Amino acid sequence: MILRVERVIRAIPRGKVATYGSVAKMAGYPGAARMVARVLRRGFALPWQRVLGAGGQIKLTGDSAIEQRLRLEAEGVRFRGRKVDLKAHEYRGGLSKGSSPRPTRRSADRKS
DNA sequence: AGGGTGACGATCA
DNA sequence: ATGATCGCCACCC
Repeated sequence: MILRVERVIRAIPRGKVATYGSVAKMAGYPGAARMVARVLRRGFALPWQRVLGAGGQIKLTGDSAIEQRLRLEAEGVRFRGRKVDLKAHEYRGGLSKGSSPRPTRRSADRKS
């Protein structure tokens, strides 16, 4: 259960983001977005900054929200107003949603 | 066991 | 776009 959620979160690649809802869904708990939030709060060594609210909006408040934004921008994630450009950074762990397999091989992987 | 709460989400007015 | 509601799940009194 919870471990399953953690696994999904840790699978989010750098420069990419996912929403509470999609993470829950990928973990096998569609609709249980709140559980994801709980995991993020207690879990350790999790890329918490890569998890956003629906629509790519930061759900944290106050100080943490700022930090999250900075950390994401530092990873190359761009914001459009108060939301992240999901179109460009949403992580779909193998899920085929409403987008076409567009292998935009901008630069597949960097080794370092 | 029972009720309230929260880094949520989709809907509706 | 904003605010209210209801559904969902694990936790903490």
